[in-house]
Amino acid sequence: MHDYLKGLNDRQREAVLTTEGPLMIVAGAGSGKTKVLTTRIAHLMAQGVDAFNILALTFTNKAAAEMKERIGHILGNRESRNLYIGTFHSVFARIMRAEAHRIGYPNAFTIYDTDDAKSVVKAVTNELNLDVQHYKPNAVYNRISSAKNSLVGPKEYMTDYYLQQEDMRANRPMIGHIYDAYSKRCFKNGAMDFDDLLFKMYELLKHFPEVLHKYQHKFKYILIDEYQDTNPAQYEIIKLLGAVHENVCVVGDDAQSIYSFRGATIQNILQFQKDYDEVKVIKLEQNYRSTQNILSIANEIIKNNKGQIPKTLFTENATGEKIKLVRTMTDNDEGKFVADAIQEQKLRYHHNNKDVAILYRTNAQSRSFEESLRRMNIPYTIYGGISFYQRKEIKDYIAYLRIIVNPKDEEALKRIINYPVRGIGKTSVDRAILAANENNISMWQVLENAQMFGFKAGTLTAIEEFVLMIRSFHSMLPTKNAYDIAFHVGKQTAFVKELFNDKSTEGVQRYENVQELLNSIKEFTETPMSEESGEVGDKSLAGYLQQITLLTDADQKDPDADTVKLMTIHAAKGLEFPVVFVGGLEEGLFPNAMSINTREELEEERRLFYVSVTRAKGTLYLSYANTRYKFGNLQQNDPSRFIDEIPMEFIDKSFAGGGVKNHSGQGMMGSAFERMQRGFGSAKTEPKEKTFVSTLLSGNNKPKEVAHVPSPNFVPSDITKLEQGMRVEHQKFGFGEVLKLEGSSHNPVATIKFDENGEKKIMLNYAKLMIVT
DNA sequence: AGTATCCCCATTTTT
DNA sequence: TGGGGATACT
Repeated sequence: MHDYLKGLNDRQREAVLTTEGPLMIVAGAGSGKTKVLTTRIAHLMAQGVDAFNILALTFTNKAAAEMKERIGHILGNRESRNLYIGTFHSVFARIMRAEAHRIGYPNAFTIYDTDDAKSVVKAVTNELNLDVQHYKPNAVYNRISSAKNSLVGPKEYMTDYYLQQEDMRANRPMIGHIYDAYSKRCFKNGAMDFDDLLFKMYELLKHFPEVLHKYQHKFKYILIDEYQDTNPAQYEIIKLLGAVHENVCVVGDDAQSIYSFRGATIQNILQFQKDYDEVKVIKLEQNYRSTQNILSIANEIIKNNKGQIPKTLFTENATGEKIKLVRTMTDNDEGKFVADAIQEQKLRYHHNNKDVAILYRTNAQSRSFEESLRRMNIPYTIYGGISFYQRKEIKDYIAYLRIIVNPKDEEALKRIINYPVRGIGKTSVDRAILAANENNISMWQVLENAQMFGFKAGTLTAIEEFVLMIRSFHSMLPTKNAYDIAFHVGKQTAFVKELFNDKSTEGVQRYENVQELLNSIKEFTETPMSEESGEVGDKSLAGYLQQITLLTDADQKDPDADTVKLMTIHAAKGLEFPVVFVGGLEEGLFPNAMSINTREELEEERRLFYVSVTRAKGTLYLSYANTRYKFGNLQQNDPSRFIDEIPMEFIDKSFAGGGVKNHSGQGMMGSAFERMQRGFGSAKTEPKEKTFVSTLLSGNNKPKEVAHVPSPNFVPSDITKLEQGMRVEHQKFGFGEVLKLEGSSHNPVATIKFDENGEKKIMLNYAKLMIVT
């Protein structure tokens, strides 16, 4: 027997050894799913299957990287880097880079992130003369996104009775038209959004038999992780790819399906068994992660859902401690309590920061936890903030790189055409866009032929200079790698210099971010990559751009750093921690008020609760607050109904607040409850502190403007006569002295020190000043 | 062209 | 409450 099979239980081993034919592994939480997947791939390779013939699809880059690493470890060689392991999106993007021309896209197509996509939605909504207040880009985009995830194109959308009815009822009958215009615009821009990477992949396989044939035969073995979270588009693609060999192995857990709002459907599990003959189903029911108590609670919770795949998770682990249920007066108290408890876990049980996770339903809840952790000097990392690549300065820089690779990328072009200021203002940009739409050419083509479109002479010169600059960058593409080009762009354009000259704290930070970006590009070009299909590691700028859009902020954080991890429950899926806090177990928050209207929604919330509980290995705290600030006003919340689904016997009653099961909110001032109140701060002390902080931050430290009544004889002077050192009167700011004169002749700016209002920069074209002396 | 200000609006989000 | 976007003002 191979060494790698030794650490497996019977079921796991069976899953690994079943290499041929369709296989569905129902893997309960903590049942060693990743171990089975990685061992199975390693086994395939040990049996002589070529790594080039194996495709493994995951949902996160992290999961993909981990799998790759573990397989390499099992095999002890470098073969694993020839595997096609990655997220659905990154693998399809890679294939698209070779095939996109077939569906009319440039092979160096741009990938639009959600911000880009929404911006395009907004632009086309405006162009259709629809009100963006009514057709909210966010909502419209989400609707388009679900359509694509169900493989519904614009034409089908507009003729689909049910969808049209829905839109009519919402009084948004034009969404189909926006969708159509959006798709056309993306195509014109040579850009695909995240959903297109699936949608277009499907179209490619569907309409180009030779392409389908090629990949069907390439991928003899296909493995899908987190199968319960796949959407119809992903399902159909897998079905097409796997149709020849039918060696499709899917791994999932219906109890952990928490992404239906993104189009995922558990139907795929049922459909899988219908679409393939003789699907072998293996259930992994032994949990290796959690204590018996935690597992029992999880089982009790999920019991309340109807229609689960029957399975009973069990463990040979110790019984473990009971869980701790804590009620606090306010959300801030909850934060304090958690920070205190973490301190206790560290001191008394010698846990490290990284052993602890704080999980919550919504990102907004992180604030109270952050504040208390900071106050106690407990280092933490928040997951789910904006990604490095979403920062303005980074997006600006990347927009330059994007326009070099794909000049049709209008979103990128709009971003940088006048940044830094080069005299191509809003009016000119609008004119260019209009001309592009009217002539059905790209905005870039308009700029290239600017003399034909009636720009003013000055603008024309500016545009010509800009076009020349981008062209000169573009000419570097065939010979230079990503770093060389990026570095050159940074040197040649003034905006990096501008950032460098900004010595404010944020300015310095922005400059450092740009440096970091360049470093990461350098790292990209210097790290050897997989040599898939004989391709040499792609160090081109296009290759770089393709991968960064698909990175998330979780990919940029070091999971091993010794910090407490704060994240939403969604983000915590697949992770485990010795100590887990789940906060905000309140009606309206968890289950969330937006998701209690149907049984399906409520059951998904419950699965979310199931996921949070099963993240814990040994210690689990659940907390909820009586009152919590929401959008600035205080809200009363009842304890979550999910708390009632936990049998009393698993709850630590000796613990503060633990015995509280009377959730009426009244008549429960038992001793434990009082002790808790005293220990973790009560509503009495909190508002005081809050007031203090808010006065410190708001208004008072801002210099107040002192009103000035202009002199009766106030007459604006000729600003060209202004000189340094003159005393002047300003209509609003009063009297002051001119410290400095700068700016160009057509836009002069004066720095004036006002007696009452401090230093201000005044644009002389607009402000009215009277020279006093 | 840049900024200040006002007003509006808020689940979850692997990519 | 607070962040973003449109608008108004300089």
